[in-house]
Amino acid sequence: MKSERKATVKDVAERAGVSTATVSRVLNGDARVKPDTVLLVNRTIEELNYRMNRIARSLKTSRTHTIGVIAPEFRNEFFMNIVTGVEEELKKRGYSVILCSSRERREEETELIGMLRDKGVDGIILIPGSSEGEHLKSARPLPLVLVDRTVDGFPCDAVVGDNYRGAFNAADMALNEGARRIGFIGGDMKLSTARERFEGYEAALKNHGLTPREEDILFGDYHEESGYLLMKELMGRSDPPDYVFIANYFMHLGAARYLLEQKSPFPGLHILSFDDMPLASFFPYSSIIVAQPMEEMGRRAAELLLSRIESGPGEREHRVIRLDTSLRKVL
Amino acid sequence: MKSERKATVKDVAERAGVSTATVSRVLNGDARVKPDTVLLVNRTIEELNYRMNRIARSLKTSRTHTIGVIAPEFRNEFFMNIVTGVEEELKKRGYSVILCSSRERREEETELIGMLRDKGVDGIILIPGSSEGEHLKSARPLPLVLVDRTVDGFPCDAVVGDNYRGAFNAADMALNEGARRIGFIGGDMKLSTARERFEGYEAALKNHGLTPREEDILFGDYHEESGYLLMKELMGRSDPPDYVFIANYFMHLGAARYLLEQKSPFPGLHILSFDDMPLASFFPYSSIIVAQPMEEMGRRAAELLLSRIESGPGEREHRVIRLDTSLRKVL
DNA sequence: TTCTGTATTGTAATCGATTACATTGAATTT
DNA sequence: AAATTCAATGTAATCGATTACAATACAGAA
Repeated sequence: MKSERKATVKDVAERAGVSTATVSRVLNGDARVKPDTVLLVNRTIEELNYRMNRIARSLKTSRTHTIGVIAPEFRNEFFMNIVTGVEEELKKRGYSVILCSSRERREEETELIGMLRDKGVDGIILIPGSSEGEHLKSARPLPLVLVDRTVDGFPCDAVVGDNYRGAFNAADMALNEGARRIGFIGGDMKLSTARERFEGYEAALKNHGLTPREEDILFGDYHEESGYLLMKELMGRSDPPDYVFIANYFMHLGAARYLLEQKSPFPGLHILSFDDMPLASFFPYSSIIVAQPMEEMGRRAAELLLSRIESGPGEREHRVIRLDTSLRKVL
Repeated sequence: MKSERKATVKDVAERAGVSTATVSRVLNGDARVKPDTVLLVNRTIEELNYRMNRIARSLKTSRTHTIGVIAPEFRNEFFMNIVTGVEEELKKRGYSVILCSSRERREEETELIGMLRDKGVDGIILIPGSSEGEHLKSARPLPLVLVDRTVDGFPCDAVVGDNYRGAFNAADMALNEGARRIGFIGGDMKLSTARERFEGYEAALKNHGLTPREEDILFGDYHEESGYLLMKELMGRSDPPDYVFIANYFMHLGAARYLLEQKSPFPGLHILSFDDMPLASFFPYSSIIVAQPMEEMGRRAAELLLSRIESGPGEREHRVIRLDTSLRKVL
């Protein structure tokens, strides 16, 4: 086996005795090629072990079949569940993923968008790290789809969970099963999801004729530590609520850590929380969990993006897909 | 602002009154260009808002500054910690990452390697999903670095944790603090890490004059469910060990789930386990945790790969970097 | 028989950079 | 002053595909 350089269309063309145009046509399944020729060319391709240089193709077609995906963090199961869905769907459709982490910083997002465009991605899927979107304009006119969160002042295709209804339903179920007071440990209210969840919770209470008590409501930032601290504050009081709604999974972990740390458990304490991850049902407290279809969010985002890419800039309306959540009762 | 098509070197050259060669030289920091000209060209680049077409460049240089990374699973914190390190280091050096999931399947790995090569990646970092490596030959002559696990019969650059010493040290510490019997819940012994951890455990016992008891040793497959089942089997017996060594984080989670499920706790039970993740220290049992430097493993893998890429096929020896682990005592 | 249409294939330009080699003019050497 | 060197730049080929347009052959139409 000689170590010849990689075969090109030209080599294939020569050996098969046809032109490069014909080889290219076969490669691209052009119907106008005589079936015999197709066979011949394909055989030659096999013989030479030819593999097309996709970079050359990209140069000519300005399509790379590569999508940029920006997530705030890779060490975050929630985001990675979404990314899993994205990759799965894209792979199925012949695309691959350049994955980048924004570290939740706006400047990084901007920079990454520039880098991705330079690399010629066909579109971008972004899980926003913050609530502002001004800087996302730099993606235009590349197709862009947001996932999980929307951003203010930047209308854009997006796939999100129905945070409002999810929160509403969870709180409603709790009240129906006899909750008397539901505390709330929320995320950063600058984020769309944090606001919507709070609003759902609030609405459910009102719906049951209750007014949320000011002092039962605490806001933090969606991170583990924040959940720990706020849970400590809430449960450290003399008269804590019987139910606590924790606005996301990581805060839930933090809160659970606080609870597990305590010498004596809190009897009759119930937890509500978002996102059904492996550990959400681990802790020895009865809980109601709002499950978002994370992978589906990813898949739908990929679908939406590809439909934009493959049908050109047809429809100009932005589409926001809001996926249903479901409840899971634990214990 | 007219919507002109994107500027090219040619446009810049014309406007600046120089040749494309000169523009290219400025772009690439070629020292032979007169400083005045550099200024002129750079100014023109700004004016035209020029951004180089990296695909064209790749075609000419056959370098994409893109690395393929293959992990068995995205929903796995351990792997994603490694990937975080990889991305961080690569980004710092001007590379980006095409991330793919092999779903732990060999055929997928093969297919992905082919796809990545077609896309022109400059090298591949792979977290092997299985212990066989025959199929990895298809990556040659692309630079390839394995992380976390090595594979049998395929010598290759790799970065791994020191599983043997990690396991040894943990068991040793346990024995020094008075462990009488240490059970072992291991992973699939076809994996290098599973074997090494078991050997370390075994050696520590022998070193203390103990012989591991056949019946205290169970093997599973590194997944949560497996940890649950084996823990159940082990602790369900009439005379369970006082310490249990659980071979990885996910089995640890499963085992912990079993323990938390029990009405009455097992007093005096101690856990040994691998990988220091957020939840490893959550559970109400005293534990010794072997912490692998996950992100550093990723960073080192990236470094090693880039050194191969950037220095050409100089050194022919494969290098296996074995990183130290550390112990963390909980409770 | 000549013309037109269709099916198939070929020729050559093109995508946007890089770079080997050629060229120019000025500085230095002799 | 002629020869040599060097710095700075330009010309044009090249990377490996795609594709507009041209060309060819052969069918059936007139």
